[in-house]
Amino acid sequence: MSGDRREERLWKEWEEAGLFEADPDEDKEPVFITVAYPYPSGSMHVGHARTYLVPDVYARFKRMQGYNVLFPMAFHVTGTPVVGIAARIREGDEETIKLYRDLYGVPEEELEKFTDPERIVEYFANEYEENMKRMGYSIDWRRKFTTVDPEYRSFITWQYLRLRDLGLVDKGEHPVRYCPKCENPVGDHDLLEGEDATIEELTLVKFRIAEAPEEELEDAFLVAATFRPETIYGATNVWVKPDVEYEIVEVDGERWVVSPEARRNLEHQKENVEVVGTVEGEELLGLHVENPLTGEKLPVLPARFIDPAFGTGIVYSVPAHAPVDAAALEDLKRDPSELERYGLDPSIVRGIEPVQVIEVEGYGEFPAYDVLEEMGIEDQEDPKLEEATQRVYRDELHKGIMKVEGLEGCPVAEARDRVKEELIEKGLGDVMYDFSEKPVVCRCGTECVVKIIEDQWFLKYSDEDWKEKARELLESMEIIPEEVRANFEDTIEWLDDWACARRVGLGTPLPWDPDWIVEPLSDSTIYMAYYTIAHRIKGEGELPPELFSYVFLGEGDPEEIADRTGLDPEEIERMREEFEYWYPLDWRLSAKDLVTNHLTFFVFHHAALFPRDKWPKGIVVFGMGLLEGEKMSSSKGNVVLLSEALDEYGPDVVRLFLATSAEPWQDFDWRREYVEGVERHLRRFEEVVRESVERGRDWDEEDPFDRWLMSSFRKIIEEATEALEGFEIRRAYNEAFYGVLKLVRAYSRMTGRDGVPERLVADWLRLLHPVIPHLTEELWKDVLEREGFLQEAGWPEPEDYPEDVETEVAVDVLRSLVEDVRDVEKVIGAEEGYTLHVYLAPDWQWRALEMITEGREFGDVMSELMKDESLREMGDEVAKVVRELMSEDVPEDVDVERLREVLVEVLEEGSRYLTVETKAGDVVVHANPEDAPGPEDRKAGARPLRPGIWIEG
RNA sequence: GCGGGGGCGCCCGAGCCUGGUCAAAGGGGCGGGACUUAGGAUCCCGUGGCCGUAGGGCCGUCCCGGGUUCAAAUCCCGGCCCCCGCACCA
Repeated sequence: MSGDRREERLWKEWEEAGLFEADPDEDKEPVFITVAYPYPSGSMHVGHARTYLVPDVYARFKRMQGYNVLFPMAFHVTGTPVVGIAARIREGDEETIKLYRDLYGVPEEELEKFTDPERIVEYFANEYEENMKRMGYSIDWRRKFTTVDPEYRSFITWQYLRLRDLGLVDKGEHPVRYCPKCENPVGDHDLLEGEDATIEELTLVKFRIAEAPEEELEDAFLVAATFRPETIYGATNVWVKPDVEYEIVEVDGERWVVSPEARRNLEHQKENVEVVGTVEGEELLGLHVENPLTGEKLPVLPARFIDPAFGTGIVYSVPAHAPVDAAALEDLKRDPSELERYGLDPSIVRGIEPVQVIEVEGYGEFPAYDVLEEMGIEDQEDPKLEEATQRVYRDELHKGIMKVEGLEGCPVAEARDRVKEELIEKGLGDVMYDFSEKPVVCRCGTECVVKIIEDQWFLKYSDEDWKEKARELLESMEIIPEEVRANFEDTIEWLDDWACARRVGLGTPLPWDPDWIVEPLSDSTIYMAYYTIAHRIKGEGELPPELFSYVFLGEGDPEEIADRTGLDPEEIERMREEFEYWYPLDWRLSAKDLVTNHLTFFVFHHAALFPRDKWPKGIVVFGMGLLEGEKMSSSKGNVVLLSEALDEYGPDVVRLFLATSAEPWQDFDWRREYVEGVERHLRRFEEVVRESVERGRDWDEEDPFDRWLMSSFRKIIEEATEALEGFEIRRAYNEAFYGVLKLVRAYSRMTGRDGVPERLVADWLRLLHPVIPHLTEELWKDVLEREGFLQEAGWPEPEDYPEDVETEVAVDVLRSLVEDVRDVEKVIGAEEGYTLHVYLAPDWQWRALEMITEGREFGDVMSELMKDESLREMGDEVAKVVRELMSEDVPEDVDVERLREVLVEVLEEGSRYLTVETKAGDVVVHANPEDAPGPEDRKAGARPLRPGIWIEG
C-alpha cells in the first residue's frame, strides 16, 4: 500500500494502536464472529466486499458498546480449482489467461508464475488482505492462516481422528463423474458440456435368453436398465434396436448383452468387465427371454425409439404403463412390415396385450394408452412422448397402487425398492449409474462416464444419532433470517453420507489413509475454534492431536504435551484459556447457497465434537450480489473489482452503499447510479458536520425545535441499535444516516439555522462509525477536535436525549399545517402576502381530548361535556367532534394539557417558518378562538391536532 | 422431482407474521420551481385518473380468479409466472 490514501493512513493508525487485536479480558464480555474465509483464486469484487462488511459493521458496533470482539480472517486453499487453473494457464488456455490478465489485472511477469497453484493462492490472498485493509475491516490479522499451513493440517488431522473414533467416518463406494482419459473425477468447471447432468441410479434387470441360438449367447442375459423395476410384472416383451451392434460382455463371470456405451460405463462400475463378442440387434430379434420374476417367456422385438447411449440400449416393454412401449407396440401391430423385414411372423405381436400392474386414480386400466390418446401421439418417434412418459411416471409414483399378487395395495414408491431388492437378491438384478443428460464431455474432449469409487471415505451424516444432535443444536441457535431455518431442518433430514476425501487437490491427507485428501467442505467445519489459538501456534509446524484434545476439550495432560511438542506448558494453558474465553462462537455468517452444505456441516461437526456449552449460538445467511440487475459472475466478467470501486469512490461510499442497498440476507444490486447517489449524500453529510461545528451551537431546552430534534434523534439511536443487534444493517443505517440527514434538513427549514447542535453531531459520528469508519474518524479528530479513536468512544446513549412526545406531536401539527395551507392556497388561488390566521381548538375540545386519552368512553365524555350549558346548546356538533377525536391517533403517553401549551409555543416560534414555506406575509396565532377575528366556519374547523386556518384577503 | 423464497405504483424496494390509521415508507428516474453567471451541486414541490374558490370528494389500484370479513396489498382456497439450492463444487 502506498500510504497516501486516507484509508491507508487511518489503517496504519488503527493497526499501530492494536485496535482490532482481541485478547481475552475477563472484565469484558466476548463477542466472537466469523464469516466464511475466502478461496483466493481470483480478485475480490464488490460482492465479496459485502460479505465481509456485514460482520465488520457488527463487530465495530459491538466494540463500541464495550464488548471484546474477535473478528478474524483466514484463507481457504483446500481443493482443486487453483490446480485446474494452474494447469490451464500452463496449457495456455486463452479464456483463463484473459480472465486473469485482463479482468483481474495480473501483471505479465506474475502470470507466468501462475503455473504453480500455490502461487496463485498466495498472490490473491495478498490482494485480498490489502483490499480488506483498505475497506477498513476490523480484522485481527495476527490470527491469519491458510488451510495448508502445517499447524492447520495438524488440526484437521486431529479432527478426523476424533471423528473416526466417534464412528462417524466410514468407508464405502460412491459414484462420481469421471473422465477415463484424464483418469480423474471431474468437477463442473472441468466440463465442456453437460454441467447440468446429474448422476442417476438405474436398476438393471437381467433377462435370461431361453434357447440360445449360438454358443456365445448360451446362458447370457439381455440386460435392461430401468427407473421403474416395479413394472417388471407388466413386461410383455423386450425391445432392442436392430441396427445396433450390441456387445456380449462378461461381468463377474456372467454374460450380459448391452450396448457399447453401456459397457463403457459398466467398466468403471463393476469388477472384471470384459467384452467377449458382439451381436447385431437384428440377430436378437425373435428370441425369447425369461422374465426374471415371473419366469414368463417374452419375445425380443425391434424398436426404433431406443438410444443405445442411454441405459443399456435394451428395454423391457410395459405397454400398460409406459407410453413409449405402448406406442412402439401399436406401431408393430398397425404395420407388420417392420416385423416381416426381420423375418418375424406378424402374429407374434397380435397376441400381446398390455398387463396392468398399477392402479392410478384418474386413469383407466392402461394409463399409457390414456395418455397416448389424450395427447394425440402418433407413433414411437413422436416428440410428445417425453412429456407423456413424465406424466405417467409422476402420477404413478405419487398416486399409484400395486395390483400384482404379493404387492397388492402397496404404494408404487415402496414397491419400487422392494422389487429392486428382490431382483438383486435373486441375482437377477443389479444397479448401474448413468447421467441424466448426454453427452457429458470433459475439457480434454473425452466423454465422461460414471465411475464407482471404491474405498471412498464418508462422513456418516446419515447416522440418526448424529442427525438428532444436529437438530438439537440447530434448535438452540438463532437463525437470521428466521425463514431459512426450515431449509436447515430439511437439509439435516435428507443429508446422506458425504464423500469427505478426494484423490486430488490441496489439503490435509486423511491421517489413516494418506492417499486421500480431506476435501474443502469437510475441512472447514470447525475452524472457527482454530482461530482462537491460531496466533499462538503459528510457526510451530506439525503438532500432535493431543494438543488439540487438551485445548478444545480439556482432555489429557498439558505437561506431557509440552514434553512432546517442546511448547511451554504455560503457553498450552493459555491456549486452553483463550479457547474457553472465546468459545462458543456467537455468529457464523455465510452465503445462502452454503446452507445445504457448509453451514449444515458446521452444525453437524460442532454437535459431534464439542460439548453443549461450546455449541455456536447463531447463523446469519447472506443473499447474492447483482450488478446492474444481472447476476454477478467472475467467469462471465460481470463483476466490479473492489480495488477499482475503491479507487473510484473510496471505502466509505462502497461501505455505505453496500450496507443500505439491501439487508444482508437479501440480494443486493450494485448500480452505478445508486452508488453515486450515496457519494453525494456523504458529501452533504460532511458539510452538515462542518457547518454545525463551525456554528458551535449547543442545544437550548427552551427552544421547541431543539427539543423536537433531540427527541427525534433519541428514537433513531434506539431504532438503529435495535436493528444492528439483529443484523438489520440496512434498516439501521437508513435511519441513522438518511433519517438523521432528513431530520437535519427539516430542522434547518423550521428554524432557519444552518447545522445542528454539536453534541448531536458527535453522537451522529458514533452511530455512523461502524459503517463509514474513515470519514467519521477524520471528522472526529479534525473537525470536532476530539482525542482518541471513535472505535473506543462508546456507543450513543438514548438517555442523553430527553424524550418529548408533546413537542414531537406539536411539530407534526406545524408541518402538516404547512401542507394544508399550501393546499388551500392552490384551491383558492391565493396571492403572495396575505395574512394567515391560525386558530387553536376551543377549550372544550382539549378537555374532550384529555378525557379520551385517559381512556374514557364516548358516553362518559359526552355527559361530562354536557354539564356545560353553552355546549349543550350545540350538542349534536359536540358529539360529532368527540367521535372524530376518538378516532384520532394520539400517542398514548401524551400529556394533553402540556401539548396544548407546547403547540402554542411551536406555532408562535414557527410563524417565521410558515411565512417561508407558504405565500403568507404575516401569521397570527389565536390561542383563544372565541374572541378572535375571522369567519366562524373557519374557526369551527379547528381541532386540537389540526388548528383552523383562515387566509385573509 | 425434492425443498426454500417470491410476484406491489415508470424502476428498485418497504409493508405483509400481529387485517383497518395504505394511494401504499424510502430511494432512483422523470416533470416543475428556488438559489444562481451557469449548474452534472444543493434545497423545495409534484409524479393513477377526474373534480373542487378552503385544508376535500369520487373512481380505479398492490399477478389472475374465488372466498372470509363491517373492512384485505395484508387471512383462506384455486390458477399462472419467476428466482434459488439439490452433493463431491468452492
